[in-house]
Amino acid sequence: MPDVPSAHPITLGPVTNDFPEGADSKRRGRATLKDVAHRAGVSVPTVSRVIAGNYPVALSTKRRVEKALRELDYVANTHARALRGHGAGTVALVLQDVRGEAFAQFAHGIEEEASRRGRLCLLCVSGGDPDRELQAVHLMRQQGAEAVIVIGGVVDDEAYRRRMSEIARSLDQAGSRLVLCGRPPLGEGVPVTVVEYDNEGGAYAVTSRLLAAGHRRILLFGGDVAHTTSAQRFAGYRRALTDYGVPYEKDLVVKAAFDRGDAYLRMRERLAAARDFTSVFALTDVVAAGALRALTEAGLQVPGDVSLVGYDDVPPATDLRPLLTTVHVPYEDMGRTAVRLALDHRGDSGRVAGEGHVLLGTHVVVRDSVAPPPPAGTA
Amino acid sequence: MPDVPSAHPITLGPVTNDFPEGADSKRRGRATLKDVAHRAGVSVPTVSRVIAGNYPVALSTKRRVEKALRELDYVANTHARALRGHGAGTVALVLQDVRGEAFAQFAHGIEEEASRRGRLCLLCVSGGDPDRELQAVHLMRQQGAEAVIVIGGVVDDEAYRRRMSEIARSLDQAGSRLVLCGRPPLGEGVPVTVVEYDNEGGAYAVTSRLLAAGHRRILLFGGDVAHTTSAQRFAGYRRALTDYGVPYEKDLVVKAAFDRGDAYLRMRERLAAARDFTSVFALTDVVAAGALRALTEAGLQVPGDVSLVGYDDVPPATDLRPLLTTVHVPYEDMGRTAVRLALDHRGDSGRVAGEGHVLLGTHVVVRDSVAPPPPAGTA
DNA sequence: TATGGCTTAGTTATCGTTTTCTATCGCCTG
DNA sequence: CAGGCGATAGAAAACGATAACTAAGCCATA
Repeated sequence: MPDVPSAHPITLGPVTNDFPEGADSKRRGRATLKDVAHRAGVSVPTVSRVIAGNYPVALSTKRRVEKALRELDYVANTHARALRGHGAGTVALVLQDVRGEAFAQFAHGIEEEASRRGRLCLLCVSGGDPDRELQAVHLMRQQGAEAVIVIGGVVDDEAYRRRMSEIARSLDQAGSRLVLCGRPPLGEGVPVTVVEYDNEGGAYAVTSRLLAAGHRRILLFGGDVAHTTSAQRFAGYRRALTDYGVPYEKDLVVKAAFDRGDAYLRMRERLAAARDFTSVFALTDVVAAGALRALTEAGLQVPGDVSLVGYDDVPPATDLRPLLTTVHVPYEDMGRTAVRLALDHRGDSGRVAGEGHVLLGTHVVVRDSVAPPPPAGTA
Repeated sequence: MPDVPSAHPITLGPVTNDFPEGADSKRRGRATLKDVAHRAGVSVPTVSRVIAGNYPVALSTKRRVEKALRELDYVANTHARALRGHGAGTVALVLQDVRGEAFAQFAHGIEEEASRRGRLCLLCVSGGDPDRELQAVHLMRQQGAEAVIVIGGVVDDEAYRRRMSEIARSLDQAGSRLVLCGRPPLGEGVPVTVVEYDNEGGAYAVTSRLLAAGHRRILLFGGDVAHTTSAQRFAGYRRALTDYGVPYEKDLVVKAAFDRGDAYLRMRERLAAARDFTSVFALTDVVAAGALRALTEAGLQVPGDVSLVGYDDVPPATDLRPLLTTVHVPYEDMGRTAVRLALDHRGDSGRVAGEGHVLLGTHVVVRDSVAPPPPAGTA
């Protein structure tokens, strides 16, 4: 019987055995290839082949299988698939906090590029804790992620480098790839892809802009130099100072967490202590928002009395009045680039650090928060 | 030889065969249990038992295995594990856009609760496209996610309900759970968990506040009533109007996308057409930000000339001047709740819609953007 | 009419892990 | 001293899917 149209699910003589696991409408768990094969009266690989479409199957058989597939609402099991060959097709993503605008942009870029390439995204939040970050990467490794992308700065000590390098090698050996995004490389010979932005350059550029406007006392506000992101911005600030022949003053550096609340508080404290600056370089836009509030509440005009610049160029920066002059960072681009590099180069383990090292440009976005310092010295 | 301390990786007579796949330092791919077992001179299950720790293993054996584990940098294969029993321990997350503050808060709550329970998060972005959303859910189903959480409103038509209901049933049958977050249920008998917030109530409350301040011409600004989130807020607005005996006017409803740019443009258009309102109910804080900019640029004082309220109470709302009166929505809580409900109730398929339906409260956050309408009628 | 090739399907092995199920040893108890 | 039990370890099966073989028809060609 080569081509029975099968009005009923085909029934082959006494071999029928149509209810091996009961009326299968009440099956617990999802239908497997076996269930489908059984219902269609074919073998398991045949069903697999109908699905994959990479092998000739008679039209009548194909139709029968497709019917069974539909009736049983078959859904493939990714794990079994991943086990048998090609990885799981996932890209992992480790960041501090999804709620940060910059991180969200990163994540968006990554997700976009990943899904464009048919990959799924695994998300892990570290809360900025290095241990949790390492743990997260370990989890991702278990998942067989094709790439593990770690986003954002870090407190860069010896222990971190050692452990992350180990992980990089382990990932590399497993055919996966560690990508550091917005974070410096780990050193020679460590198999890592690095996607950075010109952080120091951006900081240099905004600081220069303040200096060019005539400011000499620029408060560096926010962050903590132990953190790579802050450190690089700090470096740009210092270099600009040097180039303008302005001496660096330790008292003009004020720490603050990267959130509105803490920034507001710290700026208020600083203002209470001394008003000995004519401008503020806030290390992020969010910090700038908090600072702006404190400045305004203290009766200072921005930019009339005090100029203010930020960093990141996140959308809410356009809510501030005056509109904030800031540094644009191509976060989404970086995310996309990270995925692209990781997926394209994956596997050719001949690579070492340096080959997969990209540096994206930043630029100052000039808006309304910078003016020349007030004539006398409002301090 | 019961207890050899094994200075060297144990060597058993002629059976040694220590290099079956070459000097294994150069193995491609990750080390498997087999590799470890081989190196430790034990069987595969023994290694598995050492790792799981759920079966007695002689101390000397255990030590030997642990050494091999370390030396080979063994990492378990989640897929194999997931295949052989318990699921993969993942929770899936489908949302429109990570960059939205509200979504990000959702995601944060979900990630937090999920990782607290030892689950990993799968992230999918739909871009607000129903087809991509369905497709995403399908992918998650393949992954065997323990819960699939879909976040945010939707254009609620017949096709959507039918297809989502199917998916809900399919997920349920597979021992998983569909959770609708910030989105209405699908109807009787559909196995879905729903976590909503009192959207209509919040809208009623803010609108009432404007009415109580004396406003009679309130512009409902942003969104599109086809979308459930907008529709509910619109309903609250109308109910408040009714309760205050204020007639509803179609001309006071203006559509706008949920982003600053479009909101700014639409408000500018509306102001150019007619200034026939004394207050604005922006459907989200971001829309309020765009509206505020247009209002200010048009020379209107907020709240002196026009009062403004928002919805969502996201952090950047505190950047606006005046500080925005808005409605607080417990997004993070909702995320946590979604995970909790899905994971706790999972499996007892006796449930139907209704049991897993939670409604979280909202409340107005009073700040500085509402005042009585100007005496004459600045319109 | 034999031979070979094409088409189609089924068999078998495999991925890495966990879970039975067996088997061996030593020792205790009656 | 035999029966049995606790401790330990290996062997075998299973999870679901796929790829590599193998086999059975059938047609065409020599």
